[in-house]
Amino acid sequence: MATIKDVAKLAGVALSTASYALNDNPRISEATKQRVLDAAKALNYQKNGFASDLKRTKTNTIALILSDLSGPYYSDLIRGVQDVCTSNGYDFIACSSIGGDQSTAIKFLKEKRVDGAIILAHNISDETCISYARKDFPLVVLDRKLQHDFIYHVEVDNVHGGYIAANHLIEKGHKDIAYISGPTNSFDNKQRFKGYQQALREHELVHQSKWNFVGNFTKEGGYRATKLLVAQRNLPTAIFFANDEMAIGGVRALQEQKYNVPRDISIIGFDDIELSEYLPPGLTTIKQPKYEAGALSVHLIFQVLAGGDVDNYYRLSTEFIERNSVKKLASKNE
Amino acid sequence: MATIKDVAKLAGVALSTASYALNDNPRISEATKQRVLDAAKALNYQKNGFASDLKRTKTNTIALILSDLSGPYYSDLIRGVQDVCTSNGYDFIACSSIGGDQSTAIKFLKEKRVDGAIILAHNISDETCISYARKDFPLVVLDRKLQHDFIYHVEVDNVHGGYIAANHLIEKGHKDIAYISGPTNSFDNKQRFKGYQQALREHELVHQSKWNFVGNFTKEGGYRATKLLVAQRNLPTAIFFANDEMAIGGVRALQEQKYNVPRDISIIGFDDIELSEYLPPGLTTIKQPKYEAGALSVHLIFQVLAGGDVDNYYRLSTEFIERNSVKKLASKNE
DNA sequence: CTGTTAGCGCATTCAC
DNA sequence: GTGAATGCGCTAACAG
Repeated sequence: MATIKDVAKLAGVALSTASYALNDNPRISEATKQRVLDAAKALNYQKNGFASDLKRTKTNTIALILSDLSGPYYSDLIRGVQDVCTSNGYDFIACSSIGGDQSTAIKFLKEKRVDGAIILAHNISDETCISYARKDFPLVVLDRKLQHDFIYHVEVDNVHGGYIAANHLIEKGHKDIAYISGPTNSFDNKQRFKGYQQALREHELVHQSKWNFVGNFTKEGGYRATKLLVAQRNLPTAIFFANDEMAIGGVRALQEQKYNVPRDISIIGFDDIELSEYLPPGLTTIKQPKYEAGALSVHLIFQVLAGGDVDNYYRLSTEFIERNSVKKLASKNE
Repeated sequence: MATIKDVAKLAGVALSTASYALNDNPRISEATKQRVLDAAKALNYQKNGFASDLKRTKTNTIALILSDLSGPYYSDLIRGVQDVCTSNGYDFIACSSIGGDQSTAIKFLKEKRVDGAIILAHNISDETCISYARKDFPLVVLDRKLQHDFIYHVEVDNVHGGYIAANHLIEKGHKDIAYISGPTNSFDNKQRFKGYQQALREHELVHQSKWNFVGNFTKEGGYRATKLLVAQRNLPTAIFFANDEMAIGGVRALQEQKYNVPRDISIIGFDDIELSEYLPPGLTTIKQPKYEAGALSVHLIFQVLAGGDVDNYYRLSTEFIERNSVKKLASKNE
């Protein structure tokens, strides 16, 4: 592997001249620059990124840390992050936090291999986040609330989203509404549940614990939870799945028992993943501004890096997406 | 940010002693090692990854380069790569190649910021791959065929997969089989189509071009292609979607026209993405060994890096997954 | 405009 | 065991 030294030698210039030429510094004449470039090409020279980063003590890249790189949910988030990074000339990498505090993701955090990071990974502890955030290393968290000067929060209004969802069901005449929840320790899940309860309370409905199952935010979990729900007979008229993935599993369970959605039972989801539109009969859901969340997060990092004074806390609003999975109940016996 | 120098000073030892202690070199006594470790903790010392990599001229990380980080298809592949990396003490990052040859992914390749890479990204040119592969920088490609000593190939047997799919349909009595294709320049798509044609030929069936639509491997594309197919009346009895994502869109299009799968029309997909099981009525499909492909890829990289002599070419076989989207045609008028 | 030089932070000889 | 010294490849100040 050729180094800049070789290039300089071949071009017959000083090492620094080669460096300047390669970095497009105006102090170098066109002629010599060209000579250096030619030499570089001839030697198939590629700069060593580490050496360069080491010297400049900045990496020009942002990391997005996800607990699982492959969830459908992340698609838009990634795009948002990526777009803003790219348009600011920054690079972007995604790291999985599988392995928790031992993972590659953490290595990147603690060894400062990136200039800033966005975290949406339940298996990374709060302490870890707190211990690595610094002035020149801002962190944006999407899934928790932390007290730290250089940790920034971007969250979507999950409480309100949960409220809208439950409220919609109620307005359609539903009174018996089950809640299939995400992991009980999930911040997002708690918020959605809070909104759900609030809507119920406002309509003087009570949440029955027999209609509360944990589905862990996965298809499989949603499937199992729904099966349990069905098994205990005495079905509710509607189910609120705390995310769309669980709703997908739920629809399958329902279908296996020959229940038709929405004829026999109404369902509503949360997230509006790409697939919800395609899930028969079209899943009514609450849309999260995922792209915006990603874009805003990077934006904040850049501002902090640029020395700007930025707020630590942002909340994005959700949007109601009506499709065909909720039926209006005819008789509202009030 | 504390450096190793600070740690040495606080511990009252030489810089090298601190380095040895931190790296667990046996020449250091337990006592001094402990002192160094304490100092490091006290200063919240974290080594600078770049400096370390620079010195050791290896990064201990493997990159997976994907054209889109978020497809459902990639989930298993990522797990495969990740598992093998982790169990070999390597780190792993995923890069998107959005931006093609200007992307972050390419930066990592050319600046040698990783020790090896796995590529599944149609928007990276063959030339790029060829120009960066070297003995100490092996590349594994999953989506093309290249002639280079240090480029390794892992492919799944798409031809056979296509053959199995079409054959299954034929055995169930279908003779009029549409093919919804991926991007026409896709290597995988071509292979699948070849298998499909082969099965048809063996049964003396002819592929009718009016039943061939391009769906570009996306849900949306599958939806549109299927709509076109339906619009031209005179429906085939079965559709072979060149991947599951398109089948998802297809089911939606069919459903909108009140066609029931499989009662009115049979469909079969390709890939066996996680969702296929959940897509009513359960999508019959061809499973790709994605996890295995990822695992094998990393494995190869490690072998090359270790100086082993490895073959350049591997082919993994596909598996037929029967669910409920194909109906047996009663009358086989032969 | 060009060349010399001093590190970036760390790992690693090689004497002691 | 320890510590001084060297250099990984590059950038950027500084002096010419």
